[in-house]
Amino acid sequence: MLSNGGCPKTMLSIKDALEAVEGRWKLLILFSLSERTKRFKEISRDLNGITDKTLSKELKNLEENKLISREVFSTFPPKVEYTITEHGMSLEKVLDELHFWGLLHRQ
Amino acid sequence: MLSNGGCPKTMLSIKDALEAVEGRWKLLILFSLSERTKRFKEISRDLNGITDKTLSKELKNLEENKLISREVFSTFPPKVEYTITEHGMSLEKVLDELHFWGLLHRQ
DNA sequence: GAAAGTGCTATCCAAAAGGAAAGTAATATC
DNA sequence: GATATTACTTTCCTTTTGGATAGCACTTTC
Repeated sequence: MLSNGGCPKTMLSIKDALEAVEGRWKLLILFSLSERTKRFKEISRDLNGITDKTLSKELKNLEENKLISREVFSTFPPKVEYTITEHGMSLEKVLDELHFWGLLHRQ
Repeated sequence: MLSNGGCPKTMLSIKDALEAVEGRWKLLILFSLSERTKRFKEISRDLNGITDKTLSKELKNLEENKLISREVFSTFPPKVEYTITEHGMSLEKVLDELHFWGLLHRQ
């Protein structure tokens, strides 16, 4: 049984969480960054299929929500590193559960 | 540390899971149904803000993915009951984690 | 001196999502 | 006989999403 099934307050919490994480890329980006700090192109390669434009937008959004941080190095070619924050890491269990469920669901 | 951070296979599992659950309504519908079997209008009231059209489409999609089941009673006014399946219930932990994280995230 | 590499941004366009509002069918209620 | 109820579907229209492509800035490599 789900805890608090249908409870309006719990519903709001879930709604909040979903907003910070919605779309098919954000959680995957966080998952990629959970391995280690990465650069733009590395993430792009990990995700396989995302366009530069979309990745750029998603990263901005994640940064605004403090789920990742961004560090710019003034070199050429440009170098920008993205790191998952503690707050981002706190989504660990959501990702884990999603992973397990994804394995199950395929069958 | 997230389990298997960045691992491509895990990434695919998560991608699969996300597809079955994407959009801002599906998880909330499942959460509502986790309380008990409900009729169309009951779910609609629980979700607060969803239109009939969207709810109808989401329910169809959830049924196709075997996350809920649908029972029609040939009465008037029409009565249709939706029940979460075991497979749907297996998302319990995802919802729970999302709930806890949602509470945390608001601050 | 052409090409490759990096992290974007901008433009254009197609597809999808989603809201608002009305319609339907049969019964029961006032 | 008008009205309400239920679970949709349909139409119309706006917003959002996202793909494809090109460009830029500067250095290094061939």
